[in-house]
Amino acid sequence: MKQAKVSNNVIRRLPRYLRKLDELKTAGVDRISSGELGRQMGLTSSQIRQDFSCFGEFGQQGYGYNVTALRGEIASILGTNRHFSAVLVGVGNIGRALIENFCFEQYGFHIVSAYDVRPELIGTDIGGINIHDISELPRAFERGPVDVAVLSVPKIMANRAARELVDLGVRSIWNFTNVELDVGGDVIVENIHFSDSLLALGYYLSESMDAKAAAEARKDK
Amino acid sequence: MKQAKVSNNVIRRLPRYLRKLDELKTAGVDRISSGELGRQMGLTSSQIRQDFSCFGEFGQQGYGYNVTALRGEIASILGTNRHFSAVLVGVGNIGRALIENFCFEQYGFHIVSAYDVRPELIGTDIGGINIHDISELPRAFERGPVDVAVLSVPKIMANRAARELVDLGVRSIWNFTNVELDVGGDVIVENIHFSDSLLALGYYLSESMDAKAAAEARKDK
DNA sequence: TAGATTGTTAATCGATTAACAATC
DNA sequence: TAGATTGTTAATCGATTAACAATC
Repeated sequence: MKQAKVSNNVIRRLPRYLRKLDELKTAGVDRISSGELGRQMGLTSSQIRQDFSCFGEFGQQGYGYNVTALRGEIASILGTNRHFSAVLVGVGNIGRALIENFCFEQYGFHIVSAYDVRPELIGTDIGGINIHDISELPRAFERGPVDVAVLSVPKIMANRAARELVDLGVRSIWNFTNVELDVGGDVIVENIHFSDSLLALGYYLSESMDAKAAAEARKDK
Repeated sequence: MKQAKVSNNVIRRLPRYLRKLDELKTAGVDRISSGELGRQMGLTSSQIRQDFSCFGEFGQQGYGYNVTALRGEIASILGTNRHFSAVLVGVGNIGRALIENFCFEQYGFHIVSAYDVRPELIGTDIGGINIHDISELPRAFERGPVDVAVLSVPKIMANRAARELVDLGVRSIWNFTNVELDVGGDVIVENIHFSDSLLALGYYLSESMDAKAAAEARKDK
Protein backbone atom coordinates (compact mmCIF):
# COMPACT_ATOMS: atom_id res chain seq x y z
CA MET A 1 0.00 0.00 0.00
CA LYS A 2 2.18 2.84 -1.30
CA GLN A 3 1.17 6.20 0.07
CA ALA A 4 2.10 9.50 -1.51
CA LYS A 5 4.00 11.92 0.69
CA VAL A 6 1.47 13.46 3.05
CA SER A 7 1.81 17.18 3.64
CA ASN A 8 2.74 18.55 7.01
CA ASN A 9 -0.48 20.51 7.20
CA VAL A 10 -2.47 17.31 7.00
CA ILE A 11 -0.35 15.58 9.64
CA ARG A 12 -0.79 18.48 12.04
CA ARG A 13 -4.55 18.23 11.65
CA LEU A 14 -4.67 14.52 12.50
CA PRO A 15 -4.30 15.01 16.27
CA ARG A 16 -7.14 17.51 16.17
CA TYR A 17 -9.35 14.99 14.40
CA LEU A 18 -8.44 12.40 17.01
CA ARG A 19 -9.34 14.78 19.82
CA LYS A 20 -12.64 15.71 18.22
CA LEU A 21 -13.59 12.10 17.56
CA ASP A 22 -12.86 11.19 21.18
CA GLU A 23 -15.11 14.00 22.24
CA LEU A 24 -17.89 12.84 19.91
CA LYS A 25 -17.52 9.27 21.16
CA THR A 26 -17.80 10.42 24.75
CA ALA A 27 -20.89 12.38 23.79
CA GLY A 28 -22.39 9.17 22.42
CA VAL A 29 -22.30 10.19 18.74
CA ASP A 30 -21.55 7.15 16.62
CA ARG A 31 -21.83 8.53 13.12
CA ILE A 32 -20.82 11.81 11.51
CA SER A 33 -20.61 13.34 8.04
CA SER A 34 -17.70 15.38 6.75
CA GLY A 35 -20.08 18.34 6.61
CA GLU A 36 -21.02 18.20 10.26
CA LEU A 37 -17.46 17.47 11.37
CA GLY A 38 -16.30 20.47 9.37
CA ARG A 39 -18.92 22.69 10.96
CA GLN A 40 -17.79 21.66 14.42
CA MET A 41 -14.09 22.07 13.68
CA GLY A 42 -14.10 25.14 11.47
CA LEU A 43 -12.93 23.28 8.36
CA THR A 44 -14.59 22.66 5.01
CA SER A 45 -16.05 19.24 4.29
CA SER A 46 -13.83 19.07 1.21
CA GLN A 47 -10.72 19.49 3.26
CA ILE A 48 -11.74 16.78 5.66
CA ARG A 49 -12.46 14.30 2.86
CA GLN A 50 -9.19 15.21 1.16
CA ASP A 51 -7.27 14.74 4.40
CA PHE A 52 -8.70 11.29 5.09
CA SER A 53 -8.26 10.20 1.50
CA CYS A 54 -4.49 10.48 1.93
CA PHE A 55 -4.69 7.32 4.02
CA GLY A 56 -7.58 5.29 2.68
CA GLU A 57 -11.34 5.14 2.38
CA PHE A 58 -12.86 5.35 5.83
CA GLY A 59 -16.40 6.47 5.02
CA GLN A 60 -19.48 5.23 3.29
CA GLN A 61 -21.48 7.10 0.68
CA GLY A 62 -24.82 8.31 1.90
CA TYR A 63 -23.90 7.55 5.51
CA GLY A 64 -20.75 9.36 6.53
CA TYR A 65 -18.14 8.04 8.94
CA ASN A 66 -18.46 5.68 11.87
CA VAL A 67 -16.95 7.65 14.74
CA THR A 68 -15.32 4.70 16.49
CA ALA A 69 -13.89 3.18 13.33
CA LEU A 70 -12.57 6.51 12.08
CA ARG A 71 -11.06 7.23 15.46
CA GLY A 72 -9.27 3.90 15.29
CA GLU A 73 -7.91 4.54 11.82
CA ILE A 74 -6.48 7.91 12.78
CA ALA A 75 -5.05 6.60 16.04
CA SER A 76 -3.33 3.89 14.05
CA ILE A 77 -1.96 6.34 11.46
CA LEU A 78 -0.47 8.34 14.33
CA GLY A 79 1.17 5.23 15.71
CA THR A 80 -0.62 5.18 19.07
CA ASN A 81 -0.86 1.39 18.94
CA ARG A 82 2.88 1.04 18.57
CA HIS A 83 5.30 0.95 21.47
CA PHE A 84 7.88 3.70 21.37
CA SER A 85 10.57 3.72 24.02
CA ALA A 86 11.57 7.05 25.53
CA VAL A 87 14.08 8.49 27.94
CA LEU A 88 13.69 11.83 29.67
CA VAL A 89 16.74 14.05 30.02
CA GLY A 90 16.48 16.91 32.51
CA VAL A 91 14.19 16.48 35.50
CA GLY A 92 13.47 20.13 36.24
CA ASN A 93 9.98 21.52 36.62
CA ILE A 94 9.02 20.73 33.04
CA GLY A 95 10.54 17.28 33.14
CA ARG A 96 8.76 16.48 36.36
CA ALA A 97 5.49 17.90 35.08
CA LEU A 98 5.70 15.62 32.07
CA ILE A 99 6.54 12.51 34.07
CA GLU A 100 3.84 13.14 36.64
CA ASN A 101 1.00 14.47 34.54
CA PHE A 102 1.45 13.60 30.93
CA CYS A 103 -0.07 10.35 29.78
CA PHE A 104 2.68 9.01 27.54
CA GLU A 105 1.23 5.50 27.45
CA GLN A 106 -2.00 6.76 25.95
CA TYR A 107 -0.07 7.83 22.87
CA GLY A 108 2.06 4.72 22.53
CA PHE A 109 5.12 6.02 24.36
CA HIS A 110 6.79 4.47 27.37
CA ILE A 111 9.31 6.31 29.52
CA VAL A 112 12.05 3.87 30.42
CA SER A 113 14.22 6.09 32.58
CA ALA A 114 15.08 9.69 33.39
CA TYR A 115 18.39 11.53 33.78
CA ASP A 116 19.67 14.60 35.54
CA VAL A 117 22.95 16.01 36.82
CA ARG A 118 21.85 17.07 40.31
CA PRO A 119 23.17 14.62 42.92
CA GLU A 120 20.18 15.10 45.21
CA LEU A 121 17.87 13.68 42.53
CA ILE A 122 19.91 10.65 41.54
CA GLY A 123 18.43 7.40 42.78
CA THR A 124 15.07 8.95 43.63
CA ASP A 125 11.82 7.97 42.06
CA ILE A 126 9.39 10.34 40.39
CA GLY A 127 6.07 9.05 39.20
CA GLY A 128 7.47 5.53 39.20
CA ILE A 129 10.46 6.49 37.04
CA ASN A 130 13.96 6.10 38.42
CA ILE A 131 16.28 9.08 38.09
CA HIS A 132 19.84 8.24 37.02
CA ASP A 133 22.97 10.31 36.71
CA ILE A 134 23.43 11.64 33.20
CA SER A 135 26.66 9.64 32.92
CA GLU A 136 24.50 6.50 32.89
CA LEU A 137 22.77 7.62 29.70
CA PRO A 138 24.70 5.23 27.39
CA ARG A 139 23.30 2.26 29.33
CA ALA A 140 19.78 3.16 28.21
CA PHE A 141 20.89 2.39 24.68
CA GLU A 142 22.42 -0.98 25.54
CA ARG A 143 19.08 -2.70 25.86
CA GLY A 144 17.96 -1.60 22.41
CA PRO A 145 17.13 1.46 20.34
CA VAL A 146 15.66 4.51 22.05
CA ASP A 147 12.89 6.01 19.94
CA VAL A 148 12.53 9.34 21.69
CA ALA A 149 14.52 11.52 24.03
CA VAL A 150 12.41 14.05 25.87
CA LEU A 151 14.81 16.96 26.24
CA SER A 152 14.04 19.33 29.10
CA VAL A 153 17.45 20.54 30.24
CA PRO A 154 18.43 24.22 30.71
CA LYS A 155 19.04 26.20 27.49
CA ILE A 156 22.78 26.26 27.99
CA MET A 157 23.04 22.47 28.00
CA ALA A 158 20.55 21.86 25.20
CA ASN A 159 22.85 21.37 22.24
CA ARG A 160 25.47 19.44 24.16
CA ALA A 161 22.86 17.00 25.45
CA ALA A 162 21.26 16.74 22.01
CA ARG A 163 24.57 15.90 20.39
CA GLU A 164 25.28 13.21 22.95
CA LEU A 165 21.87 11.67 22.38
CA VAL A 166 22.37 11.72 18.64
CA ASP A 167 25.79 10.12 18.97
CA LEU A 168 24.24 7.38 21.08
CA GLY A 169 21.79 6.75 18.25
CA VAL A 170 18.50 8.23 19.44
CA ARG A 171 15.82 8.24 16.75
CA SER A 172 14.05 11.46 17.68
CA ILE A 173 14.08 14.32 20.15
CA TRP A 174 11.04 15.95 21.72
CA ASN A 175 12.59 19.31 22.42
CA PHE A 176 11.39 21.55 25.29
CA THR A 177 14.52 23.68 25.58
CA ASN A 178 13.38 26.70 23.54
CA VAL A 179 16.63 26.33 21.62
CA GLU A 180 16.97 25.47 17.94
CA LEU A 181 18.86 22.18 17.98
CA ASP A 182 21.39 21.57 15.27
CA VAL A 183 21.52 17.84 14.81
CA GLY A 184 22.02 15.83 11.65
CA GLY A 185 19.11 15.40 9.28
CA ASP A 186 18.70 11.78 10.26
CA VAL A 187 17.18 12.54 13.64
CA ILE A 188 13.59 13.71 13.90
CA VAL A 189 13.20 16.82 16.06
CA GLU A 190 9.80 17.89 17.33
CA ASN A 191 9.88 21.26 19.07
CA ILE A 192 7.72 22.69 21.82
CA HIS A 193 8.92 26.28 21.75
CA PHE A 194 7.03 28.08 24.52
CA SER A 195 8.72 31.34 23.60
CA ASP A 196 7.78 31.15 19.92
CA SER A 197 4.21 30.55 20.93
CA LEU A 198 4.12 33.46 23.37
CA LEU A 199 5.78 35.77 20.84
CA ALA A 200 3.16 34.87 18.26
CA LEU A 201 0.51 35.62 20.85
CA GLY A 202 2.19 38.97 21.44
CA TYR A 203 1.90 39.72 17.74
CA TYR A 204 -1.80 38.85 17.60
CA LEU A 205 -2.45 40.90 20.75
CA SER A 206 -0.60 43.92 19.36
CA GLU A 207 -2.47 43.63 16.11
CA SER A 208 -5.85 43.43 17.80
CA MET A 209 -5.11 46.31 20.17
CA ASP A 210 -3.87 48.48 17.29
CA ALA A 211 -6.98 47.67 15.30
CA LYS A 212 -9.19 48.63 18.23
CA ALA A 213 -7.28 51.85 18.81
CA ALA A 214 -7.60 52.73 15.13
CA ALA A 215 -11.33 52.08 15.24
CA GLU A 216 -11.61 54.34 18.29
CA ALA A 217 -9.68 57.08 16.52
CA ARG A 218 -11.92 56.91 13.47
CA LYS A 219 -15.02 57.15 15.62
CA ASP A 220 -13.74 60.17 17.56
CA LYS A 221 -12.82 62.10 14.45
CA MET B 1 1.15 52.92 7.49
CA LYS B 2 -1.51 50.45 6.36
CA GLN B 3 -0.24 46.92 6.35
CA ALA B 4 -1.88 44.16 4.35
CA LYS B 5 -2.98 41.12 6.33
CA VAL B 6 0.15 39.13 7.12
CA SER B 7 -0.16 35.38 6.72
CA ASN B 8 0.10 33.05 9.67
CA ASN B 9 3.07 31.30 8.17
CA VAL B 10 5.01 34.53 8.18
CA ILE B 11 4.06 35.32 11.76
CA ARG B 12 5.15 31.88 12.94
CA ARG B 13 8.55 32.43 11.34
CA LEU B 14 9.16 35.74 13.10
CA PRO B 15 10.12 34.21 16.46
CA ARG B 16 12.62 31.99 14.67
CA TYR B 17 14.19 35.02 13.02
CA LEU B 18 14.39 36.71 16.39
CA ARG B 19 16.09 33.69 17.92
CA LYS B 20 18.56 33.44 15.06
CA LEU B 21 19.41 37.13 15.15
CA ASP B 22 20.04 36.95 18.90
CA GLU B 23 22.38 34.08 18.27
CA LEU B 24 24.23 36.00 15.54
CA LYS B 25 24.48 39.03 17.79
CA THR B 26 25.96 36.93 20.56
CA ALA B 27 28.43 35.51 18.06
CA GLY B 28 29.51 39.07 17.22
CA VAL B 29 28.07 39.11 13.69
CA ASP B 30 26.77 42.57 12.91
CA ARG B 31 25.71 42.24 9.30
CA ILE B 32 24.04 39.51 7.29
CA SER B 33 22.54 39.01 3.83
CA SER B 34 19.26 37.24 3.13
CA GLY B 35 21.31 34.60 1.31
CA GLU B 36 23.47 33.76 4.31
CA LEU B 37 20.57 33.95 6.75
CA GLY B 38 18.64 31.57 4.52
CA ARG B 39 21.52 29.13 4.39
CA GLN B 40 21.74 29.10 8.17
CA MET B 41 18.00 28.72 8.70
CA GLY B 42 17.09 26.42 5.84
CA LEU B 43 14.97 29.00 4.03
CA THR B 44 15.35 30.62 0.61
CA SER B 45 16.65 34.17 0.43
CA SER B 46 13.51 35.08 -1.49
CA GLN B 47 11.30 33.95 1.32
CA ILE B 48 13.25 35.91 3.86
CA ARG B 49 13.05 39.11 1.83
CA GLN B 50 9.36 38.53 1.18
CA ASP B 51 8.72 37.97 4.89
CA PHE B 52 10.47 41.16 5.97
CA SER B 53 8.86 43.21 3.22
CA CYS B 54 5.47 42.61 4.88
CA PHE B 55 6.56 45.06 7.56
CA GLY B 56 8.88 47.57 5.89
CA GLU B 57 12.30 47.96 4.36
CA PHE B 58 14.93 46.87 6.84
CA GLY B 59 17.88 46.22 4.54
CA GLN B 60 20.21 48.07 2.26
CA GLN B 61 21.07 47.11 -1.31
CA GLY B 62 24.56 45.76 -1.71
CA TYR B 63 25.00 45.47 2.02
CA GLY B 64 22.33 43.27 3.55
CA TYR B 65 20.82 43.69 7.00
CA ASN B 66 22.28 45.15 10.16
CA VAL B 67 21.78 42.38 12.70
CA THR B 68 21.02 44.62 15.67
CA ALA B 69 18.65 46.88 13.77
CA LEU B 70 16.80 43.98 12.19
CA ARG B 71 16.55 42.25 15.54
CA GLY B 72 15.00 45.40 16.96
CA GLU B 73 12.46 45.69 14.16
CA ILE B 74 11.30 42.11 14.57
CA ALA B 75 11.17 42.37 18.35
CA SER B 76 9.00 45.43 17.94
CA ILE B 77 6.69 43.74 15.43
CA LEU B 78 6.20 40.94 17.94
CA GLY B 79 5.30 43.43 20.64
CA THR B 80 8.17 42.63 23.01
CA ASN B 81 8.52 46.30 23.88
CA ARG B 82 4.93 46.54 24.99
CA HIS B 83 3.68 45.67 28.44
CA PHE B 84 1.11 42.94 28.48
CA SER B 85 -0.48 42.01 31.78
CA ALA B 86 -1.06 38.36 32.54
CA VAL B 87 -2.62 36.14 35.16
CA LEU B 88 -1.83 32.48 35.63
CA VAL B 89 -4.66 30.10 36.40
CA GLY B 90 -3.70 26.68 37.72
CA VAL B 91 -0.48 26.35 39.71
CA GLY B 92 0.28 22.69 39.07
CA ASN B 93 3.61 21.45 37.79
CA ILE B 94 3.30 23.26 34.49
CA GLY B 95 2.07 26.46 36.07
CA ARG B 96 4.91 26.41 38.56
CA ALA B 97 7.45 25.58 35.86
CA LEU B 98 6.29 28.61 33.89
CA ILE B 99 6.37 30.97 36.85
CA GLU B 100 9.77 29.79 38.03
CA ASN B 101 11.63 29.27 34.78
CA PHE B 102 9.98 31.11 31.95
CA CYS B 103 11.17 34.62 31.31
CA PHE B 104 7.86 36.37 30.65
CA GLU B 105 9.37 39.84 31.07
CA GLN B 106 11.81 39.26 28.22
CA TYR B 107 8.86 38.98 25.85
CA GLY B 108 6.90 41.95 27.17
CA PHE B 109 4.62 40.01 29.51
CA HIS B 110 4.19 40.55 33.23
CA ILE B 111 2.50 38.03 35.51
CA VAL B 112 0.38 39.96 37.97
CA SER B 113 -1.00 37.13 40.04
CA ALA B 114 -1.71 33.41 40.05
CA TYR B 115 -4.76 31.38 41.04
CA ASP B 116 -5.50 27.87 42.20
CA VAL B 117 -8.18 25.97 44.12
CA ARG B 118 -5.96 24.00 46.50
CA PRO B 119 -6.17 25.53 49.99
CA GLU B 120 -2.58 24.62 50.85
CA LEU B 121 -1.29 26.86 48.05
CA ILE B 122 -3.41 29.92 48.75
CA GLY B 123 -1.41 32.76 50.25
CA THR B 124 1.92 31.20 49.38
CA ASP B 125 4.48 32.77 47.13
CA ILE B 126 6.06 31.10 44.11
CA GLY B 127 8.82 32.88 42.24
CA GLY B 128 7.66 36.17 43.72
CA ILE B 129 4.07 35.68 42.58
CA ASN B 130 1.30 35.47 45.14
CA ILE B 131 -1.16 32.59 44.82
CA HIS B 132 -4.80 33.51 45.37
CA ASP B 133 -7.94 31.46 45.62
CA ILE B 134 -9.68 31.15 42.28
CA SER B 135 -12.70 32.98 43.71
CA GLU B 136 -10.53 36.11 43.84
CA LEU B 137 -10.09 36.04 40.06
CA PRO B 138 -12.58 38.86 39.35
CA ARG B 139 -10.43 41.23 41.41
CA ALA B 140 -7.58 40.88 38.91
CA PHE B 141 -9.84 42.56 36.38
CA GLU B 142 -10.78 45.46 38.63
CA ARG B 143 -7.46 47.21 38.22
CA GLY B 144 -7.71 47.20 34.43
CA PRO B 145 -7.79 44.88 31.45
CA VAL B 146 -5.97 41.56 31.60
CA ASP B 147 -4.20 40.87 28.32
CA VAL B 148 -3.42 37.19 28.80
CA ALA B 149 -4.57 34.34 30.97
CA VAL B 150 -2.08 31.50 31.15
CA LEU B 151 -4.34 28.50 31.52
CA SER B 152 -2.75 25.45 33.13
CA VAL B 153 -5.58 23.78 35.00
CA PRO B 154 -6.53 20.09 34.71
CA LYS B 155 -8.34 19.09 31.51
CA ILE B 156 -11.66 18.67 33.25
CA MET B 157 -11.71 22.29 34.41
CA ALA B 158 -10.33 23.80 31.21
CA ASN B 159 -13.50 24.97 29.53
CA ARG B 160 -15.16 26.13 32.71
CA ALA B 161 -12.14 28.25 33.62
CA ALA B 162 -11.85 29.55 30.07
CA ARG B 163 -15.47 30.64 30.02
CA GLU B 164 -15.10 32.45 33.32
CA LEU B 165 -12.02 34.27 32.03
CA VAL B 166 -13.81 35.25 28.86
CA ASP B 167 -16.81 36.50 30.81
CA LEU B 168 -14.48 38.60 32.92
CA GLY B 169 -13.14 40.15 29.72
CA VAL B 170 -9.73 38.58 29.20
CA ARG B 171 -8.17 39.45 25.85
CA SER B 172 -6.35 36.22 25.16
CA ILE B 173 -5.65 32.77 26.56
CA TRP B 174 -2.35 30.93 26.43
CA ASN B 175 -3.73 27.43 26.66
CA PHE B 176 -1.73 24.56 28.17
CA THR B 177 -4.65 22.27 28.92
CA ASN B 178 -4.46 20.02 25.84
CA VAL B 179 -8.15 20.75 25.39
CA GLU B 180 -9.71 22.59 22.45
CA LEU B 181 -11.30 25.63 24.08
CA ASP B 182 -14.59 26.82 22.71
CA VAL B 183 -14.69 30.54 23.42
CA GLY B 184 -16.16 33.34 21.36
CA GLY B 185 -14.25 34.55 18.33
CA ASP B 186 -13.33 37.77 20.08
CA VAL B 187 -10.75 36.16 22.36
CA ILE B 188 -7.36 35.16 20.99
CA VAL B 189 -6.40 31.60 21.91
CA GLU B 190 -2.83 30.38 21.54
CA ASN B 191 -2.46 26.68 22.16
CA ILE B 192 0.44 24.63 23.45
CA HIS B 193 -0.88 21.16 22.81
CA PHE B 194 1.75 18.73 24.11
CA SER B 195 -0.32 15.79 22.97
CA ASP B 196 -0.72 17.07 19.41
CA SER B 197 3.01 17.56 19.22
CA LEU B 198 3.79 14.08 20.54
CA LEU B 199 1.22 12.50 18.22
CA ALA B 200 2.82 14.22 15.25
CA LEU B 201 6.17 12.90 16.41
CA GLY B 202 4.61 9.44 16.59
CA TYR B 203 3.54 9.80 12.98
CA TYR B 204 7.00 10.84 11.80
CA LEU B 205 8.60 8.02 13.79
CA SER B 206 6.22 5.42 12.36
CA GLU B 207 6.84 6.72 8.88
CA SER B 208 10.60 6.62 9.24
CA MET B 209 10.59 3.15 10.80
CA ASP B 210 8.30 1.82 8.07
CA ALA B 211 10.55 3.31 5.42
CA LYS B 212 13.60 1.69 6.98
CA ALA B 213 11.84 -1.66 7.28
CA ALA B 214 10.80 -1.45 3.63
CA ALA B 215 14.38 -0.67 2.59
CA GLU B 216 15.57 -3.70 4.59
CA ALA B 217 12.98 -5.92 2.93
CA ARG B 218 14.05 -4.78 -0.54
CA LYS B 219 17.69 -5.46 0.25
CA ASP B 220 17.00 -8.96 1.59
CA LYS B 221 15.00 -9.97 -1.42
C1' DT C 1 -36.11 3.80 -5.01
C1' DA C 2 -34.73 8.66 -3.54
C1' DG C 3 -31.71 11.24 -0.67
C1' DA C 4 -27.41 11.74 1.27
C1' DT C 5 -22.72 11.71 1.27
C1' DT C 6 -18.54 9.82 -0.11
C1' DG C 7 -13.96 9.79 -2.85
C1' DT C 8 -11.85 12.08 -6.52
C1' DT C 9 -11.05 15.15 -10.35
C1' DA C 10 -10.89 20.00 -11.70
C1' DA C 11 -10.72 24.96 -10.42
C1' DT C 12 -9.19 28.40 -7.41
C1' DC C 13 -6.56 30.49 -4.22
C1' DG C 14 -2.43 31.55 -1.64
C1' DA C 15 2.37 30.86 -0.56
C1' DT C 16 6.94 30.08 -2.14
C1' DT C 17 10.46 30.68 -5.50
C1' DA C 18 12.71 32.94 -9.33
C1' DA C 19 14.01 36.93 -11.78
C1' DC C 20 15.49 41.52 -12.19
C1' DA C 21 15.62 46.54 -12.07
C1' DA C 22 17.00 49.77 -8.53
C1' DT C 23 20.69 51.27 -5.75
C1' DC C 24 23.98 51.22 -2.00
C1' DT D 1 33.00 52.62 -10.54
C1' DA D 2 31.90 47.50 -10.11
C1' DG D 3 29.96 44.07 -7.21
C1' DA D 4 26.59 42.82 -4.14
C1' DT D 5 22.20 42.60 -2.51
C1' DT D 6 17.89 44.57 -1.72
C1' DG D 7 12.66 45.12 -2.54
C1' DT D 8 9.26 43.83 -5.72
C1' DT D 9 7.06 41.92 -9.72
C1' DA D 10 6.15 37.66 -12.23
C1' DA D 11 6.18 32.54 -12.44
C1' DT D 12 5.63 28.31 -10.16
C1' DC D 13 4.18 25.29 -6.98
C1' DG D 14 1.18 23.31 -3.54
C1' DA D 15 -2.89 23.43 -0.69
C1' DT D 16 -7.67 24.40 -0.27
C1' DT D 17 -12.19 24.57 -2.19
C1' DA D 18 -15.73 23.37 -5.47
C1' DA D 19 -18.04 20.19 -8.30
C1' DC D 20 -19.81 15.82 -9.45
C1' DA D 21 -20.13 10.96 -10.70
C1' DA D 22 -20.36 6.83 -7.96
C1' DT D 23 -22.92 4.41 -4.62
C1' DC D 24 -24.66 3.26 -0.10
